[in-house]
Amino acid sequence: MTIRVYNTLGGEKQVFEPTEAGKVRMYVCGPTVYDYCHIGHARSVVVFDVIARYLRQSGFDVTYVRNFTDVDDKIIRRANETGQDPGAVAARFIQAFYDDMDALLVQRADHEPRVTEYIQPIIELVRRLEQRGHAYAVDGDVYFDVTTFDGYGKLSGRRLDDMEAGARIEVDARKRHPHDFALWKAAKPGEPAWDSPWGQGRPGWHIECSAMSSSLLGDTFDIHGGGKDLIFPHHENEIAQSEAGSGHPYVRYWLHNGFVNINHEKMSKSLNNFLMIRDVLEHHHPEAVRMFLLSSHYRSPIDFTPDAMAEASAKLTRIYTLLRRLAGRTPAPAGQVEACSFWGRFSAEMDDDFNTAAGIGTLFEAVRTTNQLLDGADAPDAEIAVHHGAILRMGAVLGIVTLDPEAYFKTQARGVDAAAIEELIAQRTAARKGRDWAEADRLRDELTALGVVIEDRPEGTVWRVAD
RNA sequence: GGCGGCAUAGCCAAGUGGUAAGGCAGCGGCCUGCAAAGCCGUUAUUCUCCGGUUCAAAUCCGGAUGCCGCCUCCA
Repeated sequence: MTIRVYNTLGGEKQVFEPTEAGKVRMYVCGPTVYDYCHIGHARSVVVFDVIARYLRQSGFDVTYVRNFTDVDDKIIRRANETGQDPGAVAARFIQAFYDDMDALLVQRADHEPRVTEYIQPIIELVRRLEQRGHAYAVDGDVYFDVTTFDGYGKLSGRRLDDMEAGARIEVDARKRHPHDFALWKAAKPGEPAWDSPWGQGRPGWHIECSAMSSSLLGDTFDIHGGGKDLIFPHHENEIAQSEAGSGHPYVRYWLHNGFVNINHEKMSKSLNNFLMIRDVLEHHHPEAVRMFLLSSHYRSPIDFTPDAMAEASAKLTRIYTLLRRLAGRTPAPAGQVEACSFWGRFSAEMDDDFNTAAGIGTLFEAVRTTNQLLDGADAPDAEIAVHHGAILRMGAVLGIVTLDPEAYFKTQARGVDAAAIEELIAQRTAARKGRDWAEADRLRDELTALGVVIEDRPEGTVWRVAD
C-alpha cells in the first residue's frame, strides 16, 4: 500500500514517506478563538480528522497536533467590545469549538496546545532567530528579515521581487523590507503581555505554530495542514522561521483544503453570510454535514446550498436504510473485511490523496450490491456479512454511519412524537389485517402529514422522518 | 500587476493516456392491496471551444472563452 498526497510544496502528488517508518507526525492549524466556528472551519477540521483516521487504520502510529490561538489582536478586540477579559473570551470560544466539533463527531487531537502555554519556547525561538541574524528588534517589536532566508516564497510560489509591496499594505517604515513580519509585538496598555528580552509583549501570529509544532513534533515533521488561505503568508512564514531557526527542513508534506462557499458566494464580513456550525446543526444531522463536506475532493471548493445539504442527507439515509435491513445480522470481522473488493477499492481511493469523493462512490456500490444480495431468494449470509463489515469500516473512516439505524431515524425525528406515531401505525396495521384499505390509507395520510414515511416490510412496518 | 485553480449529463460529483464511478432528480419495469424501500433497465458515442502530440486524450501540449481563489485578518 502506497499513499500519495498532493504536496503544496512542489505542487504535485508525491509518494508519502514519513520521516520515521510507520509513524506520522502531523500538525493542523486550529482556530483563533474569538468567535464561533463557521462551516469553513468545519471543513478543515473534518477533512484532517478523516485523514488522521485513515492513516491510523492504515497502521500508522499518528501523533496529531491541533492548536488553539488564544492570544491575538482579534481576541483582544472582542474582549474590549464585550468588556470581558481576553482569557475569558478565549476560554469561552474554546469550549464552543469543542461543542461544535464533538457534535460533528470529530476526534480529539493528541495534543491541543494553546499559545499562552508556549510563551517560553516562542521567546527562545525568536531569540535564536535574532542571534542568527534573521530577526531584528525595533522599539520592543521583533521582525523577521525575509531577505535572510533564501527559500522565502517556496511554498506559495512567489518571489520577493514579484511581490510589489505597498499596493495594499501600509508599509511600516521601521521594517527593513516590506514583507518582514512580526515575531513579537510590544504590549500596548491593557493588553495581555509577557516579559521578554525586548520588554513586555506578546507573540506575533506566525511564530506560535513554529514553536508549538517543534516542541511537540520535533524540528522536522511529516504533515502540516490547514485551509488554502493559510499558504501565504502564514505557512510561508512558518517555514522561514522554523528552517532559519533550526537549520533543518520544517515539513515534508503540506496539505491544504479548499473553501466552502455559501450559495455561490464566498463567506465574508461584507456579505454577512458567515454560516456558523451551530446554526447548520440546527437544521441538519451532523453526519449529513460530514457527508456534504466529504462528497467532494478536499482541495476543491464546495458550495453550501440547501440542495447540496438535502442531497447529502438523502445519501446518508440511503445507507442507514440498508443498515436497517441488516439489523440483527453480524458484520464480518476485520480480517474478512480486508479481503472485500469494495474495501480494497475504497482504500486504494483513499491512498490516492484521500479521495473521499471516489470512496463514497465505492461505498454506494457496496450498498447497492448488498441490497441486491438481500433481495435474492436465498441471501448468501457470509457474503452479506463481509459487505456489511466493509460498509461499516468505510463509514468509520469517514466518521459517518456510526449510529444504530433506529437511533439515526429517531434523531432525525426531532419534534415528532414517537409514541403517537407508533399508535397510528398500530391502528393501521390492524386496519390492514382487516383489509380495510381505505382506513389504512387514511392513517398513512395522517402519518404523511406528520412528516413520517412508513415502509411495510415482511417483519413489520417501520417508519422514519421524511428528508 | 504577480501567482494559482476550475470548466464532465437536469443538478451535485469521481475519473490525469486505453475507450465516461457514484448520488440526487426523471422515465419504463419488477415487487407491493396501494405505497414506501429495494432491485432491473433507461438518461453524456461524450467531457467549454479551437488547434497539436499519440495506435489511443476528458486526461498531455499550445491557444481562446468563462468562472473562482490568493497576494490584507481569514479554514
